[in-house]
Amino acid sequence: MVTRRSDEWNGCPIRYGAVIFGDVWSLLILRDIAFKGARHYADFLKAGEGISTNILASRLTRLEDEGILTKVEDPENRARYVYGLTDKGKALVPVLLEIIDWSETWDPQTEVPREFAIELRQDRGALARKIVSELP
Amino acid sequence: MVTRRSDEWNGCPIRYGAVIFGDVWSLLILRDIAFKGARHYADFLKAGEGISTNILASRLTRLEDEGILTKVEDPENRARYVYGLTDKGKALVPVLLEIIDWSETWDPQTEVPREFAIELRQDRGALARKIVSELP
DNA sequence: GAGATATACTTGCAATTTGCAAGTAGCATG
DNA sequence: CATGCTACTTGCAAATTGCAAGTATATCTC
Repeated sequence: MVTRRSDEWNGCPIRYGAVIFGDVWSLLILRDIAFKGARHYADFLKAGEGISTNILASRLTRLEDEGILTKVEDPENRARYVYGLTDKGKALVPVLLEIIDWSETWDPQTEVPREFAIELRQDRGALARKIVSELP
Repeated sequence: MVTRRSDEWNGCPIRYGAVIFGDVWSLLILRDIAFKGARHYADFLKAGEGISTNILASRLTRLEDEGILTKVEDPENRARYVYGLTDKGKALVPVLLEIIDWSETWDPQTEVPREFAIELRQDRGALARKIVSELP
């Protein structure tokens, strides 16, 4: 496994990102929280991709440790926690949008809403800011 | 939150991208070929990250199968092959640039050259086109 | 206030994937 | 034609994942 402890590539920005969120489940968690309103543990579990609960727990912990996610007790129900994006996590929205743009172009099966794709290509900075501004 | 169709395997653009290049080694291979001039098998092996040869072979095959990489016999030396990016692969440069931008902002250890970061933030579309235009 | 339910995990274990080392097959070089 | 280069493949132990079941605390229901 690649870790950031390797002396030689401590400074590489692709590696830094890849180690933190460069795996399928982390990317889907970020998608769910950024675009699909996921806030609680069960939201991620039931997002439709079939993530196992132990894997979800490990990814949430890693993302929290890396400063991407926050986790606070839900004031409405102390049996659960509310997950949210930190500023560092919100700053990943442009990365996700770029992936969406690429997939929309190259995946014949893509289901990106037409209006979304148009808005994305017209001004992706504005769309990113709008999405972030609508997050809690 | 999760629509009827978007929770299937195929239509989600984040999932599409995540499954194809959403792992540490694939991202580093793309970095090496897009930014570091890697062209041959040995270039990737010796890129400094310590990828195992079996893992490298499996990733190269997957990226080729997904239409990201091309692999052709080297006319200069028929014992080896030349790897290159397809148009679909070249279209990932903006994704990589977005990851670089994010890491440059949030990783205190980052080693992105100052001039590169400035150029990136001034006009990332232009930088992406320039990088792609310099690829073989 | 007792029992059922909700919520966010943890644990155990089999199956898959990874990482390391060694081996192989075709081409090139002297 | 012997040696090395190049791109792999193979074997195996270790790590990670996926699945199922269990746990702990909080909340709801009667």
